[in-house]
Amino acid sequence: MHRWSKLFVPTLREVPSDAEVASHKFLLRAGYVRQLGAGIYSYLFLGQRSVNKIIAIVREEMDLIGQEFLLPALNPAEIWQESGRWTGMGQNMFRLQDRKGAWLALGMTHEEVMTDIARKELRSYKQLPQIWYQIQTKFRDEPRPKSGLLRVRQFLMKDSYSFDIDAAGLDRSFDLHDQVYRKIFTRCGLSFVAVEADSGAMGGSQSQEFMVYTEAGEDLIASCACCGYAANMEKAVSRLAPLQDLAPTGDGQPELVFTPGKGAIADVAEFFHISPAQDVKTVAYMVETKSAKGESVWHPVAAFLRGDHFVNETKLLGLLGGSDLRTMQAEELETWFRGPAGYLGPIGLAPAASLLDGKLNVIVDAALEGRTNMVCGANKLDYHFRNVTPGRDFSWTIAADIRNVAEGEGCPTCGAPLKVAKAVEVGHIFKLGYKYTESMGARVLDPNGKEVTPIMGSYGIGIERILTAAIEQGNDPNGFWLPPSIAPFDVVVTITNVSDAALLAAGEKVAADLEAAGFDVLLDDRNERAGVKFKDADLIGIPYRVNIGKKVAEGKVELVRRASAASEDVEMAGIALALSNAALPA
RNA sequence: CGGGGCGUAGCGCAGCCUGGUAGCGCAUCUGCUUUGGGAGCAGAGGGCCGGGGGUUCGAAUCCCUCCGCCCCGACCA
Repeated sequence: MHRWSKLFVPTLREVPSDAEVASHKFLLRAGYVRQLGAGIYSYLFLGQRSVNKIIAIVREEMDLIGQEFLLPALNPAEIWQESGRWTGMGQNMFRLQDRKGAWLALGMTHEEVMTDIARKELRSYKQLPQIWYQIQTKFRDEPRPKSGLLRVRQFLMKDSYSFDIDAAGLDRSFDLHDQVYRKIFTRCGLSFVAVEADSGAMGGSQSQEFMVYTEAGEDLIASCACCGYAANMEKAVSRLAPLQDLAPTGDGQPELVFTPGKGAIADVAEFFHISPAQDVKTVAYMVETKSAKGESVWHPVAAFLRGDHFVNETKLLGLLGGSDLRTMQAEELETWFRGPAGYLGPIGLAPAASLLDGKLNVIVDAALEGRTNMVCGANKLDYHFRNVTPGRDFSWTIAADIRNVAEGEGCPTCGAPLKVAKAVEVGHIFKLGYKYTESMGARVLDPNGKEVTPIMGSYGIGIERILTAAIEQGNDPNGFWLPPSIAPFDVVVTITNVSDAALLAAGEKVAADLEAAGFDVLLDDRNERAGVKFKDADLIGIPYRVNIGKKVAEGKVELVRRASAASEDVEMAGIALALSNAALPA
């Protein structure tokens, strides 16, 4: 039992001015955390208790499928150079030099360290599969730490890594993690959704994120309430409603039309009395790729899509294998289009025969295929073409899905309207493949005595994000409530007036009974007015409260649920049973 | 890295434009009263006004510069 009068729980009445999102405000106000620098936080008593409960759940579940390691945060540059990520990770990795001038990095993830162990120790297929995990601090020099505790520079992560003899084994390891993650997030009381995701800079194939819906999230998720389809916007696809193409005019061939000052999609649509969907949008990029030596090369890219659609730059980069992109400058537009922004179009371009062969990469969004009689820019100031039919009037290097899915479009599996909402990522599992084992030279002998490269998977959980996501899911203007499984205490016993000896004694008794029944109990024995204690109790996230008040004279106390504010009077002697009945099984 | 904002007591802020030696609310400490939704009265403590430089008789205030933090964007296993 912890007595509040002896604890350091610095609650704040006023909202710190730096805090924007709910979880940030309340973590500060409830005395869970304090900020040390941008994206750097200290966890105080309550915060640390909650984090410890989360870790305990994660550890308990992970131990069913893997083995916990403790790995160094300080990594010699060499292993990162071997994997190619010393340069590949760019500025996001904290780097430092030791007294001899040797370069080191603070680990932002541990593929390299795990693979180093694997290559030195694993010799035979008989040793596989292996699942190794760690729960440790990771460092990332984020371009912009933000949203309070949601994007920080130092954070706790559970990371696991699987080594298998073949792809079928990797499938099993991946599925094991999928199942365990669902149990972990469920036990932590989160309402989450598993989505298809882009595998990003980590490399690899199948990738799945575990997302919690919240307005504070940085990711957009497209989901279908009907069949359960859900995907990150970077990966989401949709079915489009059939469109009526325009009827051709004149001889049906592209016709140059004077469109003075109509450089924007909306203006063009209005000018021709068409919907933006009948227009071809042109977006011109310079896309960077990196050579093996880390040198960057920039490639011109012309992307065409429906006027009412938007480019998804992640999809575009993935298609080209690019590392970065920016839109073209005016001089570059002149070079590749011979036309100005606002009037760019696909007709007359010389598309590269294959991607990145030095010529203009012309990429057409899949939604343009099969369309006829569209409108597009003429690569000439104040002129557009009409009667433009993709394939007949212009060609391309490649057609692919490069657009953003929009709310209301059809689910790709069942056709029902998709919903698009913000979410925060709490976990990510994906199949790495051979990227690290190959580059770092991990080899084992297979049953035939042949040397083979093990295949890897990588699986992360953001420990503190579970806490922040839970707060985002359960808060009101007075504070928040955590699921009992991850709350710092199950229940706070509030003695409304400690100068009343009878109430004080009753509070001690109730707290002792609850503790004996296995609950984590916080006894609010502070010499404060009842109102102050109620406000604090509502603020700090504890799911249940027992009020020790006037009804003690009748042998009764009051049990209050934080989330609903519902309260009931219960016999003092039966409080432990009453709370057991109220609390959901952990 | 681009754009914007902020930095004055533990927290929230005013003062700055128009220079004259720092103030309000909450919190803290002491005493008395109070005790079911952030109490009342009386008293007290607490500030290199983010750092450095400059202008001036005089700088929180004007100028230069550096640092830090927040927001938008870029970015982001």
